[in-house]
Amino acid sequence: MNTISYDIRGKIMNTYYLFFGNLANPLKIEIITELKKKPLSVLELAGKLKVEQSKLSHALCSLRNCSIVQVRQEGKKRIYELNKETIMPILEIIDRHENKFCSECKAEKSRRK
Amino acid sequence: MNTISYDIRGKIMNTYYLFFGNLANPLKIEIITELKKKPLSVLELAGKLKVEQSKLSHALCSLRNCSIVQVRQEGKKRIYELNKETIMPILEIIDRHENKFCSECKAEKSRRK
DNA sequence: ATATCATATGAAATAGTATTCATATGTTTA
DNA sequence: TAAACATATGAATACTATTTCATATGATAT
Repeated sequence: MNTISYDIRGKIMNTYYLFFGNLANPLKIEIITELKKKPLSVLELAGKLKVEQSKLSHALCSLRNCSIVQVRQEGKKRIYELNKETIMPILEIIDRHENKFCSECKAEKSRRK
Repeated sequence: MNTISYDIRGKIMNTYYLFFGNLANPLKIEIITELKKKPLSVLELAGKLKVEQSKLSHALCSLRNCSIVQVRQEGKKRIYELNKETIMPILEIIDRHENKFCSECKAEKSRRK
């Protein structure tokens, strides 16, 4: 069930790996942070994050493939919305983890800035 | 707070990114799966997963840096233990996510290039 | 139907991360 | 303290994922 397996082309199939792998990217974290506030179109996101449109499209595509975001058409825009049900509790767990287990790392961080 | 920042050497500092990035690796998923059952030494893990020792040491080192595992010395062995408090609920959320949102993706995945 | 706006896609270039291998460090036992 | 065992580390290489850029597709308004 949670073992590593491979598809016919040798690609890894494990859900956890695909899920974490999808989120292990700074731009995607920024997208999620933005979409936590409210749903946005691609160009609206591009404006807020100051990144190129096609870069966003690629990132949104993989987030969509994992159902981390969903999209709806609105005129000629495509509005991306965060699947909060999954993401929010995970981010909260990570916040608690950081506070509980990484307090020194955080001190380390602020001392360095 | 949850924005992307960089340390003095240009390394990204965001917690979520570091956390997900650390887990976005098949070997680390296998390590976690093994350590869910019980704590193990490096060589015990190497035996179970059939991977080389130094490969494991590298992987365990980064898991330790994120407090996803902790280690204790026992004779000449170092016993690695999973920090279940953080990981277990996250994996459960991902399981639910997969069941609820990715029933089609599973088919999709195998079709992917 | 065409022009325009909005987004997606493919492929090559690039950046980021893991693996490998040789070797170093640490711990116990004889 | 030397030998054996267990693990860690650094650096080069191999891999994989992202970025970029040119272009394609889809939607709407005229």
